[in-house]
Amino acid sequence: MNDRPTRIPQYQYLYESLRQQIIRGDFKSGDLLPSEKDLQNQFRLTQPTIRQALGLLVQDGYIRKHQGKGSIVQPLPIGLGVMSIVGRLANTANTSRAERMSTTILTKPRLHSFPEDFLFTPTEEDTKAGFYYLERLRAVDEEPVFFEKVSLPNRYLPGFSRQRLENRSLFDLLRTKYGLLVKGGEQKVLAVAADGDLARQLGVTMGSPVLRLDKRLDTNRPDFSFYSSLYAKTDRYILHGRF
Amino acid sequence: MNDRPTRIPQYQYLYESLRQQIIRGDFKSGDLLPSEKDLQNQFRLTQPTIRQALGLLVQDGYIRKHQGKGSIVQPLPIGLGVMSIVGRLANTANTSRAERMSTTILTKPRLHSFPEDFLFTPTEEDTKAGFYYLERLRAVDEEPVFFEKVSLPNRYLPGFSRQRLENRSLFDLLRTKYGLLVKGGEQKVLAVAADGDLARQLGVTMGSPVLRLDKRLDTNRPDFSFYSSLYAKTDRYILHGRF
DNA sequence: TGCAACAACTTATTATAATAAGTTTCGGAT
DNA sequence: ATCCGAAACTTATTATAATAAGTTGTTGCA
Repeated sequence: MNDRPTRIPQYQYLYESLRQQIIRGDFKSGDLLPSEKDLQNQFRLTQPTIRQALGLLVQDGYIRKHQGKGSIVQPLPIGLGVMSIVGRLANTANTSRAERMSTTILTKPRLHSFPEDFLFTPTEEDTKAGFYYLERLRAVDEEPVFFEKVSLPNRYLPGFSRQRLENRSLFDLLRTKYGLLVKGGEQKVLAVAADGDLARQLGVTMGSPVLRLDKRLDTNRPDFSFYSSLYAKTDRYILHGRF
Repeated sequence: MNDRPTRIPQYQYLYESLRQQIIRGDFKSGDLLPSEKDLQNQFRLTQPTIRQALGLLVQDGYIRKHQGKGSIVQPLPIGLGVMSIVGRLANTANTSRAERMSTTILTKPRLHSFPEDFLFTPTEEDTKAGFYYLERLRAVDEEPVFFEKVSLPNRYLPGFSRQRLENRSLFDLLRTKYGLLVKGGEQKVLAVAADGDLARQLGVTMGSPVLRLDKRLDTNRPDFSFYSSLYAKTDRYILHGRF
């Protein structure tokens, strides 16, 4: 019996709530989350609902569950998302926070047709409406690591080109401003040789191997998906994910 | 009230059952799976149990669910697993079956210490027990695509070195012979330049970009994880996954 | 002191039920 | 013939309940 709009499911609300508490540091790495029974009492929800939210946290790598023991908070990787960066060598000393990562917008969001070399094909409706296109360069400790091209369909996004994206997760913006939650998607991974432009952006020599990760990201709105093409320099930082 | 051992959960049994029917072709791409209500009656299970099994099928990319419509069977990618190969260009005409893919064992399973250049670190217990180590080369249409190194802890695997792995999924062997189900894991992805040995195995020139995917695969037995290091030539086939 | 059994916790699995919401179909009114 | 709307389907979400099984800590006995 909350006065929140009933449109967002309880388990998503709980997921976000716990997720924020982990990110803010209320729960630190190694902590035990409140038991499912405690969460039931605290949020007035039942066990399956609690479990669905905790299942999402497991899937995204925030916690790890152990039968008879509890839900253990995992260390936060640098950069939060489906795949994130992690230091290549030392698996230890990973307590570093996301503050070391900075984002630079190379091209402000502008309307554009769908890029030709993407590995996914958008729907006809999206193609007709056109896309917001932007390029971002992400760096860890001033060293460029990611070069990303993003295409978002020109629908449901009023005033998007006026949004500031510096040092802010695109996911968070879509969630907080437009109520769009990424619920899944499809990805294709390959290794390519850096061409001149890419080599300059990432600061590598031409022809050196670069990771390319293309994604289609599906949201809670069935007819809204957007696309990302990511180029990663993986000599010091590599892509990391759970499944 | 089945006479099956109650140790494997109903939702896993149902998942496997439906999965096999999809792989065998009983359900083809584009088909609608029986409705949740039909499955309830057929398997004498309740909706949440059905939904849990269908959720796994969605996660693994076998089906796609649409509210008010049903569960639609997706085209089978070549190679089944957490990440699979898919043709690089044509998204169409993907009705090809797994028969085009062949597997060659380069080194038979033998006991070995844990490889040094792996990106994961095994537990102390596993290190002491030693590992089965094997190398596989996977090809599509006679063209080598994957070169994979696998390390399995020398525990719970009696007679493993006598098993035949040609043209058979390692996952299937572990599941059917040893009751081990892969339930999740962790992966690290990077792009590397092919050295002499790798270039020869995959048939590429030295220094050309190759995808490297290291995985730790966790099973239903909490103390049993194994490790895979995969090198992929991604000029014609690329790695594909859902999330 | 050391250990085994037990109690009290935890998560895991499954069942049953009710309501909400999206999709398709079909019939009637225009 | 076309359009609109209700009915009949579908999946989505949440609630409640019971039992199983793993973990931890404690208690009491040897």
